[in-house]
Parts: sequence; structure tokens; C-alpha cells
Amino acid sequence: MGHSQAEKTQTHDRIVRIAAERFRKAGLEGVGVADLMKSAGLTVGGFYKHFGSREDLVIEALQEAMRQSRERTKTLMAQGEHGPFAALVRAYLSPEHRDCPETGCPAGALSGDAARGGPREQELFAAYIDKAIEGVSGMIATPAPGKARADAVAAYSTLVGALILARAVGPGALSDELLKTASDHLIAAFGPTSPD
Amino acid sequence: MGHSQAEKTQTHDRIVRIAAERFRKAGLEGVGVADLMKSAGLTVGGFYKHFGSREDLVIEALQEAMRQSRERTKTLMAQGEHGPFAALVRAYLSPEHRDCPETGCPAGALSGDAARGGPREQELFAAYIDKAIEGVSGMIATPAPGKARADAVAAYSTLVGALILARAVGPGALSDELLKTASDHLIAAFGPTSPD
DNA sequence: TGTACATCAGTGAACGCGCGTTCACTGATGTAC
DNA sequence: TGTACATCAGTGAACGCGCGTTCACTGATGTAC
Repeated sequence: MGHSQAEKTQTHDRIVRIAAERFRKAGLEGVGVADLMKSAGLTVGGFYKHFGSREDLVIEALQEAMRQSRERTKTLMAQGEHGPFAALVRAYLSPEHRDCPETGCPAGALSGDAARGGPREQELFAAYIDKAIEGVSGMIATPAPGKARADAVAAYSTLVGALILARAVGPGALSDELLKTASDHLIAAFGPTSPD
Repeated sequence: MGHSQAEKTQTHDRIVRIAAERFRKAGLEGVGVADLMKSAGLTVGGFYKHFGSREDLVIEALQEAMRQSRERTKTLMAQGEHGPFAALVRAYLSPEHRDCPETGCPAGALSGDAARGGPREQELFAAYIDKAIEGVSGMIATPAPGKARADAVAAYSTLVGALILARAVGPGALSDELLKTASDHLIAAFGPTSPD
């Protein structure tokens, strides 16, 4: 097999992209290096030609997942019919998002792991979550000018909390109720047709 | 060492109580059987005199953590000064609770793990979270009578979401902001001095 | 009450297994002449 | 342009290690007589 710089980068990126999915699905400790390499069509030994350690891949995969998630949100916002906030809430608290953590929000999928992770993981989450809150603050209908950030913090906490809980309780009526109720509440409280 | 039924039960409970703490701190996969037994002042081999498998202990430890958490909430409610809801919110979103998952809410500490867990774990979480929502619905100041449950779902999602995010971002200003802002928002929206 | 025996909670070494990591090797490609 | 060599991405077996689990054993206690 050849080894031009471009080919190596392609392989590297493929591993990272696969890891970004698998980690969101199974957790940061839930997938092994050998398994990951097999998914990428490679064998274990080659791993350390690309990453100094498993931990290094975790960091890169988190960055990739966060990049993907921001990208996804951006394209989603472009097609919002009832305003960007309602579109975001409906998508975030959809059964599809609940059932597919591997392509979804890393905060929803991996915040629990991050709480027990190292400072590098936590710094990535801090930056990601701060940006997410800023993004939300730009979408919500807030009467008081200085209140946008505070409302965004509350709205984002509700989004992430309802998603995590909906996943934790397993399939069933309660899971659906969590999604639907939190969704309706958020749109009523912070949406375009908000009171005031 | 003797082995009356009472002594065995004591040992069993001690293991479960220790596991309930350790699992909340390190995650359901984060503590080993040998480590747990050592914390209980015992050696590995004895573990299977008490539990059929590690998974069985996980279930018992979750039940114990949930029992403790409900008990804690009950005693907390008895001493609420500005109403039970405000007392609950302040305690739940306190830096102390954030920094001590081992004695705190299992939904905040282990929901991420539960999402990837088996049906037994998820059923326990479903029952626990449903009861928690019911508990919250009895505390909040809701104008419309049929709205209590929906408001409780939103409020509980915000509580859990803000706590998990505050832990995920690591120590710092953002973590404190998440706790304080979500706390203020919840009390303003659902507290005793709520509008309407 | 005293003695012999059965019970079984707890011991600690050993088991197979999967993990992250290392390493000698391969062989296709890029480069030097 | 053609040939010899160096490079290095990828291979796959092997490493030590910690895990959950098993097992023969111990010895203090409860029980039968």
C-alpha cells in the first residue's frame, strides 16, 4: 500500500470520523482501539502511526463530533419554518435524535463521560457548550435585552436534560413524553410567539 | 468469622451502600469488583456469596442510590424556607451537589450510563424519574391545573441538564454560571412567587 | 452443660479474556542517480 | 527513461495488565446429642 501524505491524512480522518460516531454511541470507554481500526478496514498495529495514544484519538474524535454537530445545526437553521429556535428544539428533541446518538449532539451523548474525564475533555466541552449557549441566545425571543444569555442557559439545559433523560429511561411512553413536553414547553417559553 | 443471617445481611448492605457511592462517582463501569470488596474490608472471592454477578450488584446499588436520593429529598423538603421547590432547586444546583455526585442524584450522575445500559437499569431509571417528576409537580406553583405535570417535566429536565452540564465543563466560571442561572430561572418560572 | 459435627461467610490464588501498547516485519511508493 | 535504494503506512503476533469469575480451602459459629 502506498503512503503519500494525502493518503495518510485520508486514513487518519477516516479513523477519527468513525471514532466520533462510535464514541457517541457507546461512550468514551465503550469502544476499543482494535475494534475501531477494524471498522476503518485496518488492523490494530497501524493505530500508533496516527495517534500517540487512545486518549489522543478521544480528543480528536470529540473535536470532530463537535464540528459535525455545529455544522448540522447551521444547515438546520437555514431551513427553519417557524423560526430557527423552534426548528432547533423540534430536531433536538425528536425521536430520531434520541435514537441516533452516534450522529447527534456530543453534549447529549457524552456529558456524563466528560464529567469523569480529564481536563482536556472538559475544556472541549466547556468551549462547545459555551458556543452552543451563545447560539441559542441568538435565536430566542427575549423581551429584556440582558436576559438573552440567561434564557439561553436555561433553554439549553432543558434541551440537553430532556434528551439525556429520554435516553436513560429506555423506549416507552415516558421517553416520548419527556421529548414532547420539554419541546412544547421550550417553544412556548422562548419561541417566536412567546408572551410579552 | 461468624456467619449469622444478620451478619451476612449487614455485610451485603455494606457492599451495596459502598457500591451506590462508588458507581455514582466513577460510573457503572468505573469500579471493579475487587476494588469494591476492598473498600468494604473484604477480599474478592467473597463477592459471589452475596451477588450472582457484578450486574446484579449494579442493580441493587442503583436501587440503593435511588432510595437514598428520595430520602434526602424528603428531609430537605421538611426544612424549606422559601417553599419546597426553591429549597429543592437551590440544593440540586448547589456547588456541593455538583462536586459530590457520590451522595447525590443518580439521574444526574448516571443517566448517561443508563442510556447505554440494559433494560433492567433503564426500567429503574424510568420508575425513579417518573416519581421524581411527580414529586416536582406537587411543589411547583402552576396556574393551570392540568399543566403541573408538563411544567414538572420541563423543570426536572432543566435541573438534571444544568447539573450534568455543570459537571461536564469542569471547574470554572461556566460551571458556576450554569448552576446559578438555571437555578434563578427555575425559581422565577415555577417558584412560589411565580407570575400569575 | 459439654462435646462433636455441619455449615457457610470469607480467603486468596488461579482462570480465561480483552484491553492498550509494542515491535519486527512487509511491500508499495517516492526519490536519487 | 530505467534502476537501486530509502521511506514508512500498514500488518499481525506478542506483551503486561486488570478485569469478572471460579474454586479449594479455612475457621468461627450454630446445631444436635
